[in-house]
Amino acid sequence: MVKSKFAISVHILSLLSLSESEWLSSDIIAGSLNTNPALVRKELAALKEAGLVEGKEGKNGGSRLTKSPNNIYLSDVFQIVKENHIFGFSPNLPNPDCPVGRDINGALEGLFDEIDQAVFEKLKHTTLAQFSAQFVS
Amino acid sequence: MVKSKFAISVHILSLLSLSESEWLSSDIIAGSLNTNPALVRKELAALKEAGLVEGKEGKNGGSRLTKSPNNIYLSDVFQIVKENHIFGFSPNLPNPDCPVGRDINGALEGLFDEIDQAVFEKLKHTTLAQFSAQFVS
DNA sequence: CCAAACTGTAACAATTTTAATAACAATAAA
DNA sequence: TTTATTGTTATTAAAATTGTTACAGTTTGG
Repeated sequence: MVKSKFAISVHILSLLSLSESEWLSSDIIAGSLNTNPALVRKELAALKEAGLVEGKEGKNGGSRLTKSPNNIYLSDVFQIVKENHIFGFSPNLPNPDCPVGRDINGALEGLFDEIDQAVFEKLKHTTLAQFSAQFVS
Repeated sequence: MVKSKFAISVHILSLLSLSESEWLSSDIIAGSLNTNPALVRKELAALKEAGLVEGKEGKNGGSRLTKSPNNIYLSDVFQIVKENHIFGFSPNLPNPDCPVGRDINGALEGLFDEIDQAVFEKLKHTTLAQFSAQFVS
């Protein structure tokens, strides 16, 4: 996973969650994240592909949630931004003539699956609504 | 955390675990990892600082475990290689004039602590001895 | 005592990954 | 029919990671 994608996606979703059915432009979102609108649109593309967000083109267009933040779990976000295991393998192929080198990646694969699963379960306990409630004073 | 450090450290520790009180040179270890001895020594430095491994300089020197692999947990390794949260923050400082931007990093900090903790607990269930037992045929 | 085999460490180069920027066709609203 | 906006691609810039080289210091064995 690209480490900061989770943070960026949760930030975007929190804004959408609090804007209640209004179309938010990538420009406004980028202003809150202090980054570039094109980058925001790239992140939004993943959220749209996963069906959490819908977009509207043209003037006064933007993005909004497709469902209640009560029905969106942070584990959903994790699943969307997760491309690989949380932990990474060594960049080089280990030596196949060594008993450890031969099997280490297989052994790690199993362990990494369990770690990913533990994180998933943890995030399953929090909804987007619960998370974004922290931002209303 | 630098993603692959965990994998590399576990690989090194598995080799040390199986070599039973023999001094293993960084050259041998690098051969199994298929990487550079200096890089291995850098990883070893962290494991030594943490007290899991001891080094012997000079001819016929090398590294070995300071205690039984039955008393080393994968969570120990995690703690050593973990420099930051598993998940990262957005690279830019969010906009402090936005309710979400103002508090998002604080909110994520709490969440990220919980995630790290969940991974730690998971890894606490496995010893180095259990893990490296997979490599003896 | 000397040569050889190591560690430990620092500095630097190369590579890879990530983020930022720019550009533009397509679309919809006013 | 002008303006604001998405969606998308390409490109550049920046940052992070990994690899390499070098060498002083240490220990062993002849």
